[in-house]
Amino acid sequence: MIPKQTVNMTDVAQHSGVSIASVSRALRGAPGVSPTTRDRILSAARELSYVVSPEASRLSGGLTGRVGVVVPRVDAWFFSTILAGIADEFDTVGLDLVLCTVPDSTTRHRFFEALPLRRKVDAMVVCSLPLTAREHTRLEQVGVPTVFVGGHRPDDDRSWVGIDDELAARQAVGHLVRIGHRDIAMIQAADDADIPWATDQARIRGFHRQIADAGLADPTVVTVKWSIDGGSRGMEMLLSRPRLPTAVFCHSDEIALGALRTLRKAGVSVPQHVSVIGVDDHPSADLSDLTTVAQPVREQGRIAARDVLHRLTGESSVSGPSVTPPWTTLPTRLVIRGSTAPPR
Amino acid sequence: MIPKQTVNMTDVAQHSGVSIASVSRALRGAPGVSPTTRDRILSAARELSYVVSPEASRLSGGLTGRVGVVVPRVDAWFFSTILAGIADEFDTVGLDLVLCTVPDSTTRHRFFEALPLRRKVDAMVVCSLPLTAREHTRLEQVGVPTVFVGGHRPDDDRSWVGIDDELAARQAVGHLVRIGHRDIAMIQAADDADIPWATDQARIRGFHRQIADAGLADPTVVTVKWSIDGGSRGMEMLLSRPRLPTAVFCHSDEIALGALRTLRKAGVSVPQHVSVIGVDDHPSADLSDLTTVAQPVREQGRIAARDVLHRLTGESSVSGPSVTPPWTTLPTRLVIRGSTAPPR
DNA sequence: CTGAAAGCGCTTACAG
DNA sequence: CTGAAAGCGCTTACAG
Repeated sequence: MIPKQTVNMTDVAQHSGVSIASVSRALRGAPGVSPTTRDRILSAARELSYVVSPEASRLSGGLTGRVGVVVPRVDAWFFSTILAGIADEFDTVGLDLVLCTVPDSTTRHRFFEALPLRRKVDAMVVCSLPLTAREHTRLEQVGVPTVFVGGHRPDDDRSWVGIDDELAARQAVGHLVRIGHRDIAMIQAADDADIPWATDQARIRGFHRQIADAGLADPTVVTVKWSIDGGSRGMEMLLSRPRLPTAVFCHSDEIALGALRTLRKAGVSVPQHVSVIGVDDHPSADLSDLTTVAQPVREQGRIAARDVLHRLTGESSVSGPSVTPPWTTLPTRLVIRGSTAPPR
Repeated sequence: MIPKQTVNMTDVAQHSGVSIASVSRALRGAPGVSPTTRDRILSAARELSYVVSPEASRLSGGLTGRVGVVVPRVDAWFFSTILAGIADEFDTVGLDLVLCTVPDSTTRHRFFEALPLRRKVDAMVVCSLPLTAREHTRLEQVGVPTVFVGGHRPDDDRSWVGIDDELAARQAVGHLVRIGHRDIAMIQAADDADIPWATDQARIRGFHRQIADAGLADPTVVTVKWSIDGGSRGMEMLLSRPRLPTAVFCHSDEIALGALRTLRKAGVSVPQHVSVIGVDDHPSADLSDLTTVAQPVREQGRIAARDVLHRLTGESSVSGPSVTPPWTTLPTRLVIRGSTAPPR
């Protein structure tokens, strides 16, 4: 019942009395095999539990059946959820997901210079990373279709899926303004290495624009490192100032959760003394009763994966840019919970 | 400066004026190459940004440089943190991580019957999954070393790293007993398909044993699905009973967080009316001021990865079982926060 | 230490 | 429709 360790195409060919060329054609559904022969081959393959060797297939011009996914890190809700979305789609078609994490600038540099994915994957998905021109060039040298998720949207016809981060920030700040706040601060988050991530820039831009649109001036902004602890620190900075703003817009929910922790420890009640709002709709936002602007994360992963499949199996690329840019911008949505209320 | 699309071993050989055999040896660090020649080859390879074709390497008997990691899902803190730990180690040695998610029994069945990792990886890491004898057999047929993380510890000489889940439960319940609780309930979590996961069984066993050791009898246990919502539901079930216990031991922090949410909505104060304790030290536990028993998760991933490296590069397997079983049991640690207090 | 050659398991023109 | 054969890019005995 259990097949021997190594069944190859030759075995299948012998069992069905044809050449391996025909087996190869039949198994891939290629034309040039009579229905009878095809059936015979297919059942022989099934009987032997035959699995094509991806190595050999790839080596002779076929595909690897693997897609590289590049993320800054896995142990963060956003990225693991994107990954889950990608995995959802890949599982159904049998594509293998090769995970690449590039947590810091050293790793990132090494990654782009060594191009470890080269010849190893049929396509790539790159999440959120801010890329230099050089890095983009290197990426192109991998020579496979690439889909981007979040972060900076390419200007050319490369695929991208994400949200409008500036709009998300505006939605959050707009809500604070609408319920009466006039003194709104922001806790902004930044990369350790001061690399300008598109998301960060868009969110603070949205903050300033919405503040300006509301006729407010000179808002306080404190900048901290990404992470819950960064958020805590940010709120400590705000608390150390002469006057606490009536509302705080946080770069993201993780920042906001850290901010809430500091407030709880300091005995400042939310939303009575200060309103707090984030962005993302992290699972903990619900637990902490945090008002936020939700973005569909898993769906971004799914769409990116489908885009990859499309590029892999879809129509061959015609020269010239496509009629519509291959960008998908998913909607964000204000989720009002208990951490925001009109100022007293 | 920028290398052409396809640099192969022949190119490197030409650039360094040797045969591809020597290149192959030099690049793999195999013996039989003079230091001078090796250096020349290495710098030529670097200059050309050469990357070995894993396909060709594997096809001719070498390794793929890939390790399969099997997890139930990625979008859960525990598994994404394990993954991060594995990635930490793999990154430093250039191993590729092929991610396989088997969220439900259908996927799991398909995974073990199709053995999609076969001929694709040099080793495997399997996280937490409860495996049937059949599944273990199938896993062996992949024919590569396999390391297990969490869940059931194999009885033979296969590698395993994890914690003592029964002890963790005992630590949690022991704390409740120590501060004076006599009426302790448990919210237990279970698989959708009622598959007995080793972790779940060990935790409830630890609960019952610790309760018995304390001379208490007949504790209330409610069983819910894994997830924060399951935890909420579990606490609703406890609240609907005639009398609320003075303390609740939750299968894990996610269950506990859901339970806390229900209590907050119901207006039951913690720890004044009821104490709550979990297991894991999920990042949100700190945010929610939840007492818990911490386990080192990322470290489990790191150890599993190092174990894989060891099996891949280390001493060849001598016949017969090794002297000490290749098991690593990491310590767990009680973390007291604000969700537990003596009963009133 | 070094190289020529066989072979890994496929795919794909190229002939029949 | 079918098969013989070349070739993908490596590794590994086997000779020098």
